[in-house]
Amino acid sequence: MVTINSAPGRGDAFDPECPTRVVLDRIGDKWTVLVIGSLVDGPLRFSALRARIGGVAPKVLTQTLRAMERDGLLTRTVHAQVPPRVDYELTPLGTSLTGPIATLTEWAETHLVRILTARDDYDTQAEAR
Amino acid sequence: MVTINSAPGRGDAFDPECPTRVVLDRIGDKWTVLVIGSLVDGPLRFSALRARIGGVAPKVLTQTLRAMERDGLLTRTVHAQVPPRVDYELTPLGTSLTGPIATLTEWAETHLVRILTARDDYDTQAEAR
DNA sequence: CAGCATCCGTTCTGATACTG
DNA sequence: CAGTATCAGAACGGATGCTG
Repeated sequence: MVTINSAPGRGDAFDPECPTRVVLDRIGDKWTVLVIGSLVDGPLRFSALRARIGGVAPKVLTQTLRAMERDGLLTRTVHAQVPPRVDYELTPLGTSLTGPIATLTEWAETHLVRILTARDDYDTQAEAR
Repeated sequence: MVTINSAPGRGDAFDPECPTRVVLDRIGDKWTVLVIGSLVDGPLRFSALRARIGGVAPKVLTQTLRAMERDGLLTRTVHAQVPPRVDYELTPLGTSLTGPIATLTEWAETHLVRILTARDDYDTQAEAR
């Protein structure tokens, strides 16, 4: 049994098992969303992922992939070959995350201009002082 | 004019103006979602917010609030009184963010158990080695 | 009351170089 | 090919003390 949301309606950012925190910690990460986006069309191997995303240090990519694997978002398949070949593929769970992400992206695209404008106003305001 | 999503379907995590990144950077922050959650029922003053959230250093809370104000998510109203009194209130923009957050929270609550189970499996697996 | 200044330990990040 | 090892720099988080 797992206790969910001990403080209903509020959430507890300290609780490492707070559902929202768990998810936010993962997709708040720069690389995770890019990995998901890169894998929606099908499995990819390490170097392909690396090339597709661009600018990722191998270490960081590995970290990201391991974290996602641990959370059951993707599978890591090692083929016993020389040279080695490792495929990464989204699990159904990982794929299902694309939904909420899309919602967020939509909101983001719709409201970005407002945010950017607000920033601009704020900054010129501050500048004036 | 603002260019949106220069690399359609993929997103560019490096572009500081990528809509998804802007939003993710904000709500990926531990405190932002708590602030939003605390303000949905109406405006609150600094100390009330602080008490409601619990465990926030004033500096960090200020940072969060400033960032949110800058993005137009909330307003900061200073009342000319002694002692000073400052009210924080969600803007319509800020309120509209509760939608996507709710979507995410729902997903999170639905799938948390799976994630936690996956972690457990992964960890015991690693432990066995 | 609201918050700024300061400081410090920790974490994160990425670059670079090397290996099974 | 698919990582691991190492390391320096930056960013962050938080505690403390002080002020308009």
